[in-house]
Amino acid sequence: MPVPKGSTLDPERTRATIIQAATAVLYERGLDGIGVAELCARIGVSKETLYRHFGTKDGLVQAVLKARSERVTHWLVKAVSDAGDDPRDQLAAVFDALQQWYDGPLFRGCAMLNAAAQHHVEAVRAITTRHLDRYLDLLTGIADRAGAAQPHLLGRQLLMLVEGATVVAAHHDATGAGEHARQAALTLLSTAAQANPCG
Amino acid sequence: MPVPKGSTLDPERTRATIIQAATAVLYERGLDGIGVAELCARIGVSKETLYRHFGTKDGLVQAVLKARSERVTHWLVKAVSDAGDDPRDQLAAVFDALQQWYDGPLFRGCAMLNAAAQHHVEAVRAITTRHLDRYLDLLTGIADRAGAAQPHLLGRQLLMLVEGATVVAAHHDATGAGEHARQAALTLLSTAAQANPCG
DNA sequence: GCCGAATCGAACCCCCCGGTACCATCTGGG
DNA sequence: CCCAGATGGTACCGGGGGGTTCGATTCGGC
Repeated sequence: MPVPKGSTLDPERTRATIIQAATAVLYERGLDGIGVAELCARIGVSKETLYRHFGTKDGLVQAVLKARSERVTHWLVKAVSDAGDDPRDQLAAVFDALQQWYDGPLFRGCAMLNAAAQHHVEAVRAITTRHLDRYLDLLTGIADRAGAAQPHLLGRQLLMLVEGATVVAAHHDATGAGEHARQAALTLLSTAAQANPCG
Repeated sequence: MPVPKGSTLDPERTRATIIQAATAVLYERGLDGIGVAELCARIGVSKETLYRHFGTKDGLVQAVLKARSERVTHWLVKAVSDAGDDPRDQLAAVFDALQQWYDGPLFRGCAMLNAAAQHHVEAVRAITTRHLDRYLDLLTGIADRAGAAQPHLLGRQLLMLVEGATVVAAHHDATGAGEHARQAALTLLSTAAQANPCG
């Protein structure tokens, strides 16, 4: 029975639904860990619909990754802005948010990094790079407001802590990874702020 | 022409050759980015030989990853032991070695992480976890010798910096990633040593 | 009410995947 | 010198991959 009787015929909503459902499945199984047929069955959509919206499996993957990158970034930005005006509190909020993520049952590492790790398509790697750019902007902003001597340097070091904590949590042990990284980040922040002659 | 005329019939050497050649190809192309047929052609070995030695593509992958993990670990351990007795010099040596790696034309991130990112086989993920364990041992040892108040905590934070630097170098910008991480690591080391009442 | 757009379901396409089987050929130890 | 074992080469297999097509059906705007 094509087009279920009670369904709403709305391409944009369909597209959004596909992205949302595909995000979860592709994250859990891996980009190459599930075929388009099974993917469609899980999502509850026909292959023709999927290909009409995204053209290619790779097109779907890119749409999924872009959406996820934006969602995650906004989530972190909100955590920062909810933490008040103190840059130290803002930085701590980042790692607290990350720890929440690590502790979830569905945590499987950073989806963008996972994708870039094995999916050798330039467009996918570009999405990952842009994702890291966004993180870097956020962290550099905190470093700047904290009066760090070299905010760009500190921002980069904080980015390494964020990504390192995520990697360790995903592939080694998630217990306290966020807290431990947070402590290290605050130490770096203090040191960089103290060293600033203009602070 | 089976068995080329001048060849040496030595199973162990054949196995080692396959692992060595496959390591490079699988790292460059990704585990799922190349089929067994093309892989064999690149390595210069027949499928039957490969399957006799490793049973499965996955068996080959695991053998490759184990060998690589051990090689890389020994390489880092040597860099540390070549750096003298000062823990600070030893820690700096780790990140200098990493920067050398990042600057190479073949750098594509940590092979073990790449594998675990999308290859959802328990055995592969176990190899990655063990790999991180080895790194952690190395770094915790340095933290301990440096008189850190909590060497296990500092070791873990250093591990995050190592992995974070590798991720950033692979997917964002390799320029100076090792140096920046090294500076952060030395800051953490100093702070942890100063904080130790028994230091 | 009608017609185009959206969707489903299923069949179909070609290709390549991992893995097996067979045989000719060469090596190496006895 | 001879035989077991290692290897190359090739053909083959079943399965599943991504992607296309088509007809039936329903929705939505006009």
